[in-house]
Amino acid sequence: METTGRTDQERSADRRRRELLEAADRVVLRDGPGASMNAIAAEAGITKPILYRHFGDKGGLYKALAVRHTDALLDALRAALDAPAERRERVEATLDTYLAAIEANPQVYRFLMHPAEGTSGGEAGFDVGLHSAPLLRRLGEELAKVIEERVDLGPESALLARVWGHGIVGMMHAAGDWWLGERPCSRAQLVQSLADLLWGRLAAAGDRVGGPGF
Amino acid sequence: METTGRTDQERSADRRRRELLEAADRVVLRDGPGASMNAIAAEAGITKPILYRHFGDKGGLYKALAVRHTDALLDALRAALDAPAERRERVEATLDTYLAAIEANPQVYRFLMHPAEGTSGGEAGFDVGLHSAPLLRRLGEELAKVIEERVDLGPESALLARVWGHGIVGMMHAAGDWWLGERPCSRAQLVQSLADLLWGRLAAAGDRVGGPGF
DNA sequence: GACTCTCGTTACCGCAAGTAACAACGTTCT
DNA sequence: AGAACGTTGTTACTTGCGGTAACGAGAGTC
Repeated sequence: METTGRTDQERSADRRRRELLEAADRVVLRDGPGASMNAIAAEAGITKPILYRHFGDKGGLYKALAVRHTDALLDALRAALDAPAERRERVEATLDTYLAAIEANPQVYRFLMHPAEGTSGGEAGFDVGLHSAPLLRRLGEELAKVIEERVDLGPESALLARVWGHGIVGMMHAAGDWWLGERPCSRAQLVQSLADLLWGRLAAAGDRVGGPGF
Repeated sequence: METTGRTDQERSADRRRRELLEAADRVVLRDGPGASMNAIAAEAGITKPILYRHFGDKGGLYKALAVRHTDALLDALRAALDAPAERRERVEATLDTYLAAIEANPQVYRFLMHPAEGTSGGEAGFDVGLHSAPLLRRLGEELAKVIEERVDLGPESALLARVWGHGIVGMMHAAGDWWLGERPCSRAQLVQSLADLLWGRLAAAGDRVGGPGF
């Protein structure tokens, strides 16, 4: 079996691809997601058409970058999720892992979540991509106000209300987005499920047979 | 006092602005957020520079559009939030209002939340803006798997686990995003607050004095 | 009648995505 | 050896969009 022939090419192609991705990573993390293909090519020491041969179009390149980082984050989260501990501990470990990741590398996070913002320079380049944030932020703050006004949360109520406000809005948003795409159930059912979650059913539910549950 | 002089102009300018916004709305909802300024101008029956005189740049126009829709949605939500009822009922009403809104007008929703996707045509135009969704979706599905494996949720567990998976991920995401921007507390504190929320503290907390709480 | 101010136009610049056509080099087949 | 070929790279181009400058035409004002 001719192991070398095609394999060599594939290996070299893969290596090249990895090199290009790393260069792209550097540029994107430095210049923000608005980085031009020319800039990325220059950083990699080559010219545009090669990038296009490897990744098809700019979307392909960005997708490849996103997959890389997403995979890395997912691995870390799976580890936290699979650690041997009680449910609450796991939940906290997972939350902490996620938050630590975005805290440790905000650049990567911003690229994955808020593309088209421009990392350096003023807020000059508006462009699309940051309209969602304002809406969710406004909703979160609004809800925080209502919570703090109406629910007795003891000390630190101001902070807690804001955390919850943004958290609940995020929950609603993500679940709604997923639901809108897949339509896995009726609206009423979704509302019930989410309200149940908020009502502590996660804390109250028993473990499945065979070890500590999530 | 010369009431008419300047007021007339302002009124006509405002009316023009509203007309332009409505035209832009039509185009954006039809062609997706990738709609060009030329197309919007054409729909409004005029040419580009006028748009620029009114909105500064494309970001300004989009911002104006976003604010319009955001305000409308916020009003509806405030109404649900302020209705006289018990806390759980309010929560459900608010969730339902939000979901009904995005269900009734997915185009608007997609514009606000997932700009740069292209509404019609295949998934050809990748462009930036939809990298976040894959990550959050993957996280949500992953979490759903773990939940269903490990937590006993009774009947409909598959559906419930997915709703919760996406919901919890969304909560984590939104809270993390807000926290990363404002740094209102330590990471540990945020983790605690979110875990508390998930652990049913919202259900358990007492009302504040003076009426039914959120 | 000249002045100016707003609304509108055409024609342009710059820049980035994406592509076509071509040049050099190692492989392989005859 | 030498010809055909695929890979790797280039330069130079097209297309399209955001944004702007410069100009034109009415309507009110001194």
